[in-house]
Amino acid sequence: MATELPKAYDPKAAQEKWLSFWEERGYFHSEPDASKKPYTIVIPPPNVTGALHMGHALNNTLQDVLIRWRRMQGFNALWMPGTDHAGIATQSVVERLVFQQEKKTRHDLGRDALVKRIWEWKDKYEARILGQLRELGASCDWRRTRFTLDPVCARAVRETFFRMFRDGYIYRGKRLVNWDTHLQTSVADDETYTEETKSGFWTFKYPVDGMPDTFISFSTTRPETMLGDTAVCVHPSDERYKALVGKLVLQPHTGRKIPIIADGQLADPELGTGCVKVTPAHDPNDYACWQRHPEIGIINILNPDGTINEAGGEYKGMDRYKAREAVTEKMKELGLYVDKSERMVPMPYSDRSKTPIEPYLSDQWFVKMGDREDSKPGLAQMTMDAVTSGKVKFFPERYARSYLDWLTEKRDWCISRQLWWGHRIPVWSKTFPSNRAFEAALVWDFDGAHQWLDRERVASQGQEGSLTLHLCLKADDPPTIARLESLGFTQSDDVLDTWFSSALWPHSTLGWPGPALPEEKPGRAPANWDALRYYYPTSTLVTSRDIITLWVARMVLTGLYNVGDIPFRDVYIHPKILDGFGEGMSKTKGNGVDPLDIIDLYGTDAMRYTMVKMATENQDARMPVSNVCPHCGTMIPQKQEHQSMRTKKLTCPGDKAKGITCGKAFRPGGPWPEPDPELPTARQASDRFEEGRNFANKMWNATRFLLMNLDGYTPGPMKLEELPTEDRWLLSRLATTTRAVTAALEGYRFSDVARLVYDFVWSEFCDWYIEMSKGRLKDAAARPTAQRVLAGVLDGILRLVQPVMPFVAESLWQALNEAAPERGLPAPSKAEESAAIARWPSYPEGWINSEVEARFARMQELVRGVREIRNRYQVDDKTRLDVSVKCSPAVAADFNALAAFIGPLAGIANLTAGPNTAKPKQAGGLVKPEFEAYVSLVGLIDVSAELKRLEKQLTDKRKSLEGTRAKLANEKFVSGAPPEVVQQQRELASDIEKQIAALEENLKDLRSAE
RNA sequence: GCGCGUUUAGCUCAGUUGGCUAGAGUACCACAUUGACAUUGUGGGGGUCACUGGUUCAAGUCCAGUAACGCGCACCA
Repeated sequence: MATELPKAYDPKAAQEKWLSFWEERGYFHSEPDASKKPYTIVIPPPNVTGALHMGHALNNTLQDVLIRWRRMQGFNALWMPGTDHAGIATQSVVERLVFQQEKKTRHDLGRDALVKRIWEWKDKYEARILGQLRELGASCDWRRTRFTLDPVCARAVRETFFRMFRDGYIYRGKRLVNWDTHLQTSVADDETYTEETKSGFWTFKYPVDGMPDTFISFSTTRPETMLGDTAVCVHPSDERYKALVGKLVLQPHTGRKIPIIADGQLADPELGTGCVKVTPAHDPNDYACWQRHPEIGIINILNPDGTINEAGGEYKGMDRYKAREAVTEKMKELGLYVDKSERMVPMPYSDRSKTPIEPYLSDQWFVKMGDREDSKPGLAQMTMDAVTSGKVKFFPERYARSYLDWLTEKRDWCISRQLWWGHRIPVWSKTFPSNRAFEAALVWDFDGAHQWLDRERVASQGQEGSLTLHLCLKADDPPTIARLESLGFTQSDDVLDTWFSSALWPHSTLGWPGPALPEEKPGRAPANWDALRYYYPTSTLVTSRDIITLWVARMVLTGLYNVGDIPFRDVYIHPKILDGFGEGMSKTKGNGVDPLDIIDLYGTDAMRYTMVKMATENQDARMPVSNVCPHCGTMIPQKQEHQSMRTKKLTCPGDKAKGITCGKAFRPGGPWPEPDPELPTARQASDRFEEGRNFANKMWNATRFLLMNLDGYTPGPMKLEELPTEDRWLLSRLATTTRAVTAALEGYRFSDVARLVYDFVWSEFCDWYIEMSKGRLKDAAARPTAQRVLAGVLDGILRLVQPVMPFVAESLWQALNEAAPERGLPAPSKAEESAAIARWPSYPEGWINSEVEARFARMQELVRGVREIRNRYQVDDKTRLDVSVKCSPAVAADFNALAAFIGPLAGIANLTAGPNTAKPKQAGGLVKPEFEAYVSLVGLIDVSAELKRLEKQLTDKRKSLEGTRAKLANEKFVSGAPPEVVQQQRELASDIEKQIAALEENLKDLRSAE
């Protein structure tokens, strides 16, 4: 007896076993090799603090499918793994933790201590997320693992910043930023969310200067910003205010006199009073207005912590919300208060701290995106050209549009962040009180190869005329830094936007700017020119659509700018996974699903299969979830109120169908902060994964069947034309499937890959071929060929399946290697030692044989027809039926050749086929378009019930014939439609005619039997 | 408001350049059960292809419009 497999596939055992097997053999490590073509993917680096979520599972499964497939195709496949330091996300997590544990803020700890704490945190969580990726089966080259703060990356960041600074792309500017007063940092637009919040809506009036009893009124939701008003604004065409434009009004809190201006973009005469106050430093629209009317001035009234600064006069030091009340109170005292109402206003919040955002004017560093006066390229334009020229292709194509639309705006990129965790901005600055002092400083002798000077006028309030010298150092050179510091220069406290280092990811991780090597950890593969030259540009980027602008566009930008070439040729954008209610999964919503729960319950292969199946062209994938009762295992569908931890406790209703009455309580699955010792938490499941689990088991058992029937197996070559019909059919189907799968992978049609493989394995190989082989395996003459075909086709299946479900594929590959190490089609050869490195299959085009497929389909129709009758008349399996088929001699020959196999499949005792075959007396009918088959059912059926059924069928068929004939009688149709379509209709009509005739005969027979 | 998507069986989704009786998985119903597999097998029921109009011999598919949902971008004093 050959190798025995257990009855069911055990995913856990397989996962553990093959992960270490693959790694020990180093299959996933890649080195530059001029004799092979590279295929490279860089991972979208997950956040170090993150735990694996469904989005990662999808994203990384798809990358792994591509990498494993290309590796099998003989490419030198490199999948570069790594993690992102994710500035604000990570820092705020650690800050929060430190505060919880020690009640210390980051300012209590100090910069160095906090950064050290974050590094410790990072080491731990980086290991966790990378470990989880490994468990997914991700075939990354782990020896090349990078982190965006690694020396390799830091060097690239420094070099890029230096070059951009030198080339005049980086500049210092004032911008209104989203200010998080809690974290005291600016936040990107996409790091904020807007929530409808109940707010006061005040109306006040300002007295017009020099016009007693004349007032101009306006409304606001933020009265404290009146302290920073520098104008009031009306619409130029607004008749009510025309006379007032150009006059001054009194800002009562500060005593300043501010102008009434006309601006058609800011003021809307239809809204409110038609007049708005203008606070350029604290409102984005007002800021834009100030840019159009710079003469009105701009006054910042806030400190970084959200209190009022010295510009607020007597309100200085007050929290902004306290100031809101005080300012309002003052207006009441002065009789300038009109009224107040409540309304819901959209209020921006910081995603990290969950506190309201303040628009805040601050000094920031920017990358200039627009076109330039000199000969240097405009960065946005250059980045767009890469896509419009077709050098970078999007899959699906439509996403190129989001990319281009966003870049068209050419908005400058704010790259500074007021954080401590990240790449510190390599700029040292000093402010000089006068121009002369500044000029004097410029004559200092610095080595131009390592630094670059930039100068810029700073026009902050009260310091007009002062000048700041900014100096960028290409590398940290201690003597130079010491000298700068002794001269009073200080390094910027800010760090760079996380996306600045992620933008360099494809080339920094491969060794740009080479060739100098920073220190490497032992066991790490080097990043240098060799790697860069060989692997760059990478092949495919796999990511989600929400970072097309933030990340994809910027990688293209820096790739072109630094390396002079695009970072990747293809960008594949995958769908999003939504919850059962069509909403995106997020931590805040509490509707996420832990992939580890899924892996635990269904196995990694099952999860991967489902991820691949969900990756369709144009639709996000919904994933309804159930809670698995921790007591009895019953699945309870999750409702919306179970999410967001709104439901703290659920009672298991049990499962009536299975007779389980549980009634015990548990906590629904979700991102609970703490385990609850009293109440066990449910794991989450989704029946969408069952298909994958069942599929893995199906292949397991198909292999098991083969191994049980492999006694006496000998490898040997096969001649296609000598093989019986069912073999040729199977090989035709295998060749077709293999081609289709390869084409689907080439076009990033992942869902098709899963479907094609599934259908071939289950519906063709298992349902038909294996069933038919059972007879042949008992026949000494036919057995060797059947064994070879079974082994050869299974071999091909495992290769096709490997990229998607590597664990089960490897398990079965190894089992097959023991039993039949030499196998394959058309001629056997020694199989590779692992499915992970097996050659991707490709079969001769000549195997695809539509004639054989058609003949086989006819046979399947006969079998299905007989089964249908058997089911309808409740004929048990033990009763053998006699079937006679009236057909052409060729078809008859086919049926007779296959009779030995058809018999067992349909429970047929005698199958007779031929042109002159006599119809059995009193037969139940079965009609097929190309042949007439009669099943003898004498004594087996309820004749009167059957009569009724047939009569109804006859009526339906007559109607359908009428319709078809009408169509054929239509002159327009006959002349307008392609001939083959008309022919099809004719055939359909004659088929129906035949069917009607057969039905009539059946009825006659049955009536006589009655 | 602008742009992009989606709407097909109870649920989750396929459906190529218009062309045979619109498919799959799951759920449901019936039957089967020592033979690879109950994570199974066989068969069945279930669809006004969101709606309206148009083009065409022919529309789930193309065009126009409507509605609902989702996403992105702008805007909301």
